Amino acid sequence: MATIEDVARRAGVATSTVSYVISGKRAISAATRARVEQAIAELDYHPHAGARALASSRTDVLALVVPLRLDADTSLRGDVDVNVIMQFVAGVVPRARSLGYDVLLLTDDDPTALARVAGGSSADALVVMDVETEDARLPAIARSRTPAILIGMPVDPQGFSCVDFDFDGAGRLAVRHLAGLGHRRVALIGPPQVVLERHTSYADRMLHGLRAQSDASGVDLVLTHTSARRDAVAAAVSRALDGDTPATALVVHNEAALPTVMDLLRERSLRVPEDLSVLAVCPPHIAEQQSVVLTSIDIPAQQIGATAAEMAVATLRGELEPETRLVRAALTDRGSSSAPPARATS
Amino acid sequence: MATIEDVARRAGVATSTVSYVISGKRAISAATRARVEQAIAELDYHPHAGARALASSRTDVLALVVPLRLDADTSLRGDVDVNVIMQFVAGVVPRARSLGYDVLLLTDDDPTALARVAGGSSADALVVMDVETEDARLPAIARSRTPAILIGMPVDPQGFSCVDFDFDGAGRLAVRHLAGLGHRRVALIGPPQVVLERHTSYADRMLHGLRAQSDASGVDLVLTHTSARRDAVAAAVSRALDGDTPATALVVHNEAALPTVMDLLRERSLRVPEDLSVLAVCPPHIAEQQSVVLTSIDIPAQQIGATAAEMAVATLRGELEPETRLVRAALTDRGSSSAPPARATS
DNA sequence: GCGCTTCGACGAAGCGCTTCGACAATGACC
DNA sequence: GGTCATTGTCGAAGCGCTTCGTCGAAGCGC
Repeated sequence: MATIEDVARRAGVATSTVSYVISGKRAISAATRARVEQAIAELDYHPHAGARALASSRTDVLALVVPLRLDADTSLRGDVDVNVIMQFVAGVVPRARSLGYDVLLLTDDDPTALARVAGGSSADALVVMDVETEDARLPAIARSRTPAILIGMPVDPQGFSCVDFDFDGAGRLAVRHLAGLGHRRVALIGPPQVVLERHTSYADRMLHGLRAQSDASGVDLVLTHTSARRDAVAAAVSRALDGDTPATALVVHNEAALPTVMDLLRERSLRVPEDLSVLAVCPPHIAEQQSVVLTSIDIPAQQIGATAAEMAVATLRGELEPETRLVRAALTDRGSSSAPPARATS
Repeated sequence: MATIEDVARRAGVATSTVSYVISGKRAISAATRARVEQAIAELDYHPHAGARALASSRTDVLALVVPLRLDADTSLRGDVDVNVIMQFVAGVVPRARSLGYDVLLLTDDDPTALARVAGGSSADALVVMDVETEDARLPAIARSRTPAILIGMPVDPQGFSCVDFDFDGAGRLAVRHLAGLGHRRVALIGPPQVVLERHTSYADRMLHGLRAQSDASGVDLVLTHTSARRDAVAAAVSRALDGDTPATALVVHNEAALPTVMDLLRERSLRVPEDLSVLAVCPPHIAEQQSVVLTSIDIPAQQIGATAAEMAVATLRGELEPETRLVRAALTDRGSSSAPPARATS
């Protein structure tokens, strides 16, 4: 591999000049710059990342910590959807690239990784996915003095910037949308209890939004939680629909259970949206793939990822004070919600 | 951050001694080792990755190139399932870690990435996903003289090792399984035409396996290909089931279309497996999430990933000559296949 | 034409680590 | 008791780059 010295020799300049041509940190005459650039091209020169990191104490690398804990049966953990993770990664990587950073992928099942990467200056900053309300990793990260962006909303962000989905806004939006169509009784088919326990924050915020808007709009709210198991889903659906005053709209915030919900509705001969409105909170491709294409509120994972990458770089550039950003909820109407059936409007 | 010199001073030894304690490349007395290790612990010392890379010309990093080309509408490309990519990543990362390597994540939508990483010695080896039959990236990789493991089977591997799923074996296994149950007419609901064009190799190999075993077992084969669009899926299903001699079993090698296939079967009031056997080629969680839990042949993406990581490291250690490994197909019986209905057995 | 600033390029000192050769100290052997 | 390996440690030379201080040359005003 060609070194900066080869380039300098070929261009007839000092190595420092080559360095300045590349970094643009000092003025270089047009003629010299041209010669150097030509030499770089001719030699197909690429600066040695390690040497650069050593000399400049910057790596131009972002470390991304994703939840990849594997279950015994080799399938991924159920409560964090892999699609969402991937969307998220797909948001971080290209944005980081466009800002001049590569991405080092770490999994949170490796407790040594953070220390190694932060302590060993393998990355300039961390982006940590899936940060829990009380996250055990934060103190160690804080100690490493490495800038970090957290995805999620810990109780104590310890001075880090955070990005997250505006679950509160999503809850409000869902109810506002349905109330606007005339619904007066809405049921939530929520995420399983495990998720609730690990992510108090996001489930809480969603509930808070749902409740607040329900109160404001005069809507009755039925709350259910379920795993993806058919019997559990059936029980939740039953709670929603089999009471004296059945819900006229379902808000499904549980991707895994979604196909089963749709299945059960068909078994009950309920047409969507004529007999029952359904609103999903999930990625768009999931909403589109159901037996009835669903109106949904997206979790804009990709945008959150991109935002996190941006914030990380801004922080490194000293352009950003720690702050928390919530990415807004947006509803895509795909026709699975409409006015409630006449007999239920009363 | 503490440096190796701080450690050396504290332990009362030379920096080289510290280095040898860490690398184990020379004999060190137990007493000295203990002192050094204590100093390392006390100072929470982590070697500087860049300095190490510079001095040793090794980074202990694997670069992983994943297909993340984004569609205009921000959803991921349809023909490579994100779940499979993620499974794959989930195979590579932990295995790489356990072998002492971190993973740098590159996307194949960034044409400069490979040159930058390979040329700039940011990684010791590449693992390239989704390599096509005629892959335009290979010459550049070969030129960079960076060891690489390819996922896929290019016509000309250019001296690189390859790993891939044994699609031929999967095809044979599918037909053998169904033929063993008594089926004499089997239909394939295959991947969309686009995929076929990009991945001649894998579709071909699957077809080859299906055909070979069909011939051997005396089974009639109906081949269809479809996108996930409902009308297209309906057409494919119709081709399979509406002829004079309808197929008694479906092999579905098209995850996106799977829910729709199941839906159509229900519309036709076909019970699975009593009236029709269904065998899916897809990740297990997909098979389990259908309206009828499906017998399936897994694409063991995670295992392929782990294998790729292993091969990469083995190659770096000089323990592996270029070779192609096929990861075997395995069938998980979940009860969606059985003997064909009596009237069709004749 | 003199001193002044400004511009562009240079040289050298590290950044923190690995690795090689050198070399005491120790023990084995005759 | 002298020779010869062996073992354990040290010192120093880089690895390829950035960056700071320096300095000649050119341009300016007077």
